[in-house]
Amino acid sequence: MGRTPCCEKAHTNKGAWTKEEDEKLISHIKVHGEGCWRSLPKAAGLLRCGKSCRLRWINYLRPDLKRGNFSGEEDELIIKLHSLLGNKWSIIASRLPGRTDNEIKNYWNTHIKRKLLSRGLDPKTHRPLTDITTFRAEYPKEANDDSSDEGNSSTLSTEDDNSSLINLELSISLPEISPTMPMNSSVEKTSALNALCLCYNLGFQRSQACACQYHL
DNA sequence: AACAGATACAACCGCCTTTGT
DNA sequence: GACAAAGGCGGTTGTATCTGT
Repeated sequence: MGRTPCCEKAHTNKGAWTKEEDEKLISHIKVHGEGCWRSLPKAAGLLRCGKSCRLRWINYLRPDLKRGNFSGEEDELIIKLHSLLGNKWSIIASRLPGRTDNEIKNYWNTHIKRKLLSRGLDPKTHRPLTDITTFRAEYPKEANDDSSDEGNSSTLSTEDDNSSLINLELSISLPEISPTMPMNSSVEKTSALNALCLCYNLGFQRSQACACQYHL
């Protein structure tokens, strides 16, 4: 026995949503609220999977969505948050009102990745792309786009590139502070918390992004 | 005008987490 | 505590549109 599927696949529509389906979903949620996604399609008269309805509502139909181009500030905020959080799109989205995780994820993959590469930064680590071997392996397309030395691969030869010999792996360890360690002042306490918890740094409340014990 | 390749983004899939019993 | 159901998330895919030749 496995888990039951979220819907009867044989009797559900897939693919792009029609205007009629959108209208049914919107009017149903306006009257009944979001409630139970599993039972919503039937109640709303939709031949869709509950998950599909949820996604359509959250990513496209919600009235508080901003839509339109991302501003420069939003760009920079996404980059900053991604450098701290990685691919935690939902947490990043929670810091950008009117934007969805899916929207940010798509925007990242289509725009920001390229923007960082053009700045010579690795979109995964946000560190300078000094190791051309890694760069070529991870981003073959972008690496080949460099037409300035087309047909002259010797200039970028990795044979004599000593950087590959350097271990760039970084390890992170907690500072020598224990939550039970006595703190003499509130300043000491705050700086210790800053060092210990990234979520605290970002201004999240306990349980919003993490459940560590360090939040005041 | 026609075609191919690139790009953007909506939607799906599968897995993990949370919640209720 | 164990289990199932539902929700939520991130990765990936499909397809419409744009751009260059």
